[in-house]
Amino acid sequence: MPPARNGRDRRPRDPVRSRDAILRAAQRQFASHGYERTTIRGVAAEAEIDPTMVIRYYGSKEDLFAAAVRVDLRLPDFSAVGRDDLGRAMVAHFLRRWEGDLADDVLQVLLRSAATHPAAAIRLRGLFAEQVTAAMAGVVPDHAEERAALVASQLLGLAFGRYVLALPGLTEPTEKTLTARFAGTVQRYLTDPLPD
Amino acid sequence: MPPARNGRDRRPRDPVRSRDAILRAAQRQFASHGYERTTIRGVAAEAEIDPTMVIRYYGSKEDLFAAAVRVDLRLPDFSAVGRDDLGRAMVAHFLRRWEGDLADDVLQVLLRSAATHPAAAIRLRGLFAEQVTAAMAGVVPDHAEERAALVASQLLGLAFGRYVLALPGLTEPTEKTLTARFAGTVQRYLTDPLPD
DNA sequence: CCAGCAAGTCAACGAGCGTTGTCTACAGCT
DNA sequence: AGCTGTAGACAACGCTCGTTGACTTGCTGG
Repeated sequence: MPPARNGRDRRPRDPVRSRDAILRAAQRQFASHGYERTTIRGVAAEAEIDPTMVIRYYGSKEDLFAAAVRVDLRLPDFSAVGRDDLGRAMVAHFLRRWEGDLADDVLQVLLRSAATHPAAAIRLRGLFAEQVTAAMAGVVPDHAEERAALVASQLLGLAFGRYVLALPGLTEPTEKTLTARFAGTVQRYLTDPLPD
Repeated sequence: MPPARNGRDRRPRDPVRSRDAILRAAQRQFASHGYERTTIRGVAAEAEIDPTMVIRYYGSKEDLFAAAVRVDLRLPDFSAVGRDDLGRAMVAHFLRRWEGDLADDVLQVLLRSAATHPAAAIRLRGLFAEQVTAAMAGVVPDHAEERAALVASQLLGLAFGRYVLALPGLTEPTEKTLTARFAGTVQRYLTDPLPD
């Protein structure tokens, strides 16, 4: 709790703290409620600031969303990984990024709102095109783009089932078990011949 | 179209038609906009009816949503399928149900709104528990529930990537190609030993 | 033929939303 | 000290939403 304010005096000036608090609150709320159910007023309340300041700093709700949704998957350089360990390495990184030491709210923001907010869907598509496909271009034998789509579909489904829907069969297993179960699939998508 | 007008440009009374038109319009709008961005007024406009009639017939927006989201996956009896063809059969049914002759808007409604609307998420969880897991109970060697979760994660990801996000790598392939690419994964989730 | 009830219409409510304009008070500068 | 730009506060606008209640219209059973 910040020092209590009585009626007449104001919060000490700290624009940096304010700007940061707004963004963090926005990420939390967008992550748990999605775009539409998140309100400027709600974000402002969580950041303990006046709603008008949110607009002042970020222009509009749409702009705030855009700022809250700047995602870096922080994909490592997979070219250092042995070809047979790619699947395991990718699943392990996925879990680190979602619930391990690289976790933050931003992935949830994007996944949750992509279902209903067109701008979020566009950004999520761009993220796959620029980060996922790019990360695979160097380490995969051929058809990198098609393989990236297959991997994306499996990990997207895992994320949606575990972190959004909370399907019991996907929330109960430990990270270790999940890695073991999905590494094989991802590995095959990456290095097996592609049927058509 | 109703059978030619009886008087002026006045719509003849037809409560059955109205009730049905409302539900169909609601499913279309929930499917493409999600719960929050769908408005009673918008549904009423598409159904060419007064907004108050929507409430009259369905009670509230929440109740209308509940009515619009009654999903039957129409899963066939997989016990007739040879054990080695289960994966292919399930992917094929999945595609028929999403974009083939068994398609409708309701799956999109549920998937799109589950990300932000708690009631939709609950219903979607129930659907997996009651229909998917149940359908597998008889035809799969062991650990039916865990296997069902693995299959669900892959197909959920495919649905989200192809029908919601429209990732190019998942929208471009034909149904035939998709079946070939995912059947193997599903098959392994169903019948291979489960690593842990 | 008419009473009664259901179908459909209309206007409006109260609440919540994003956003704007205006004012106050403080920090940094000269 | 005085000036100036800006962080912050407050009230309110304009809009859209779900929903309500009172009204009109037309079908149907007796």
